Amino acid sequence: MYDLILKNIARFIQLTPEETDRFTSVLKPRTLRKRQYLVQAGDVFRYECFVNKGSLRTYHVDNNGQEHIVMFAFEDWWTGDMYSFLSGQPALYNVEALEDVELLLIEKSQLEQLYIDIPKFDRFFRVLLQNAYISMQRRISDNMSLTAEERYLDFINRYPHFEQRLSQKQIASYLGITPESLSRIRRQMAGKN
Amino acid sequence: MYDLILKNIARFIQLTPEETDRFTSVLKPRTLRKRQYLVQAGDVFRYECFVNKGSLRTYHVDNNGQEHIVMFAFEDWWTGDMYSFLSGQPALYNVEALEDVELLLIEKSQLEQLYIDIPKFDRFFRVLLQNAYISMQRRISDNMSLTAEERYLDFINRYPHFEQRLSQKQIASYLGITPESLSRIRRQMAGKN
DNA sequence: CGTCTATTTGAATGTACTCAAAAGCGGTGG
DNA sequence: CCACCGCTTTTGAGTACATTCAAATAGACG
Repeated sequence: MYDLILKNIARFIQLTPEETDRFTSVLKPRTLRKRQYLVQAGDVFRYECFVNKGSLRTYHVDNNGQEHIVMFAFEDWWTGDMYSFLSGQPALYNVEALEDVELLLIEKSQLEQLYIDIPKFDRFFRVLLQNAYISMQRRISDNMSLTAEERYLDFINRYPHFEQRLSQKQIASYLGITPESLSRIRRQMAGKN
Repeated sequence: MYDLILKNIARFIQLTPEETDRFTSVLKPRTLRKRQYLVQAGDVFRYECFVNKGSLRTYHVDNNGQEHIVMFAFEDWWTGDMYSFLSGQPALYNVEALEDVELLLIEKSQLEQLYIDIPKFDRFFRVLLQNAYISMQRRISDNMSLTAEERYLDFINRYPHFEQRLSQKQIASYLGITPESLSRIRRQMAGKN
């Protein structure tokens, strides 16, 4: 049950056996069925979540009722609502299971105590966030620099295995276009081959 | 010279006088004149940079030669090229002074030693990055959810003091639109009052 | 099987873009 | 100090890419 998360952490820090026990003791397993919500915008959500199995989407609903996917989370990724976690304010985003999901949750006050007891976890999350920062910066510049078709090509090249597990509607929403537009882009691309 | 950066750090961690000395000893002051580059895409850049005075823009040049501003940095903000800093690979972005600038730089190997000697700095940058994460997520969803006019309104409401220091061309580039479009949006808005 | 959702396709629309040119503004050097 | 040069901003005309709305088809799930 803890294999994947311990490997995830071992990428950046080494834990002693005692520290490993201490860490796993704060993890709360949780499962969600497809289409269940981990977070609904407006709720306070005080957990950081590691995805052990399955996939989720984090999305925002705009003033016109349109949904926009801000991020996906698959096995071996972390998710949640950072704003609500940090501020204690209502969450900005919805996080919904796209498949049946197994999660490991860390509650805020327990994570804060963990940071105090084992400062290596400050380091771990620092490094994790540095990598997230790079990805998000890239997402921002890609959204400004690339056409819809280029963004789609980039997506399927970078995440070929995930693409298969997502509907076109979800991918379109992540790319910032309508499902109709993505369908047309795919038709065009098929014609080119 | 170190007042602003020490206050910046004191937002999240407390340093002893010795730790403060240790920290300031790794800071390298650097000044740039308006239009000088801190980083050029393609260079390796191994510094994290605190802006003591002035402003900079981080931008990306796309395949058509168009520039897109990924972030601004003003007094009391941090900047650099996280990708190059972390990976040692050539920088993805250009960072250019928009005004005369005073910076405090921390070299990578010195920061790594600082993390080891004073783990509180792991914590400091973790918290800093959490806040950056929230901002960037918001930027991504705003870019997908809002019209150009709404993004402009949001920008001038959130950064009214910075707006005055930026040309419309820079703001347009940050908002992901052309200067012509921003000019038209402003004309429209003026008509509404 | 039947229902609900996703995908495709078409037609009309719209928002922002490109290209072009004029006007405005700021900085620099004579 | 003024004149000039270059860059920014404005404005117009035409265009392109993606959208909306609508409807048909395909596919998934109970």
